[in-house]
Amino acid sequence: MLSKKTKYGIKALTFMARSKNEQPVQVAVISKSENISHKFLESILLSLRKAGILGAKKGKGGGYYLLKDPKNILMSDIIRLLEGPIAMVPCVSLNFYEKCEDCPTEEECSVHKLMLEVRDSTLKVLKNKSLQQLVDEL
Amino acid sequence: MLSKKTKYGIKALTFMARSKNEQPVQVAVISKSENISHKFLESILLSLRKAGILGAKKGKGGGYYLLKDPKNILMSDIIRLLEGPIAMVPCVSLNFYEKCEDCPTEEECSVHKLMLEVRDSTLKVLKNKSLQQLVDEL
DNA sequence: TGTATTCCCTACTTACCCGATAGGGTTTAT
DNA sequence: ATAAACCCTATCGGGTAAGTAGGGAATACA
Repeated sequence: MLSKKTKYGIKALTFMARSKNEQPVQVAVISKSENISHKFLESILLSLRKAGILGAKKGKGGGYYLLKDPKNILMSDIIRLLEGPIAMVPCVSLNFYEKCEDCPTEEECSVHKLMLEVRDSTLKVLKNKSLQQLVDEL
Repeated sequence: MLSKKTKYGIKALTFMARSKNEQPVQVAVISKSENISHKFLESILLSLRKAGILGAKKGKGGGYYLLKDPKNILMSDIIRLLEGPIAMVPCVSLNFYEKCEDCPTEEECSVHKLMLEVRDSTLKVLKNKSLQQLVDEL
């Protein structure tokens, strides 16, 4: 299940990509438009900034803005950042790998093989989907 | 993230499908072989029985057994049963649909569209994967 | 008929984490 | 100076996953 954090994050990014003013967008503006708790959204955008996706400007007229072209912001990266692993099981995760405690070897595990396929198919979708595409499809 | 419940359930089913003796398999046997808490596994197999996937026989020599041909047991069904929705967001779930509180309309939501694609690709894998296939691939 | 075996059922516990809130601090434009 | 905006840390309530506990009910077999 996708967390609200990730969901809100993507919605906020979409919002920012749409308002092509090159002007910073305030948290309050997004929060109202998208029905997201102001403080919660603030913490999400903050982590996107720390990750280098967003830039921020303080003071009056400040706000957040995209640091990269929406074409180059991939959903796989955003989700990994906000949600964590894309894989449904740590033992098939590319970026957050962890060995299972119960399985002696991964080759003998039916779940492992199954989840490997699921991960690949999910990744195929997310890697080929940029923020720009999300905007275009609206 | 896949719950242990689902993971254990699939592993147990795989175990049963492999031991083609047509004999009931005791919880204790699976639990030891697969390193799963006995009591926890018990509750999982119980729910698989209530769902009509497994049959059970009490008393000495009893245990659980598959009620259907492994070829006809689809992973999509098992996961829905043990895990719940396959979709990452309730608003794109086929079997567990729920409207989002924040979105006025789903057509305007970028997350909705994205997760629709993810769901479809995941479902494609899971619907085309039977328990028998899991066994064959080991 | 008695006993061991095995599944059946309910309740509880523990730990963790999501989502949100609180309360300021810091920087900037005017 | 002042108001606007982001920055940062701490905290909290509620829900849920994972496992534990304890016994009940049916069955095989001697």
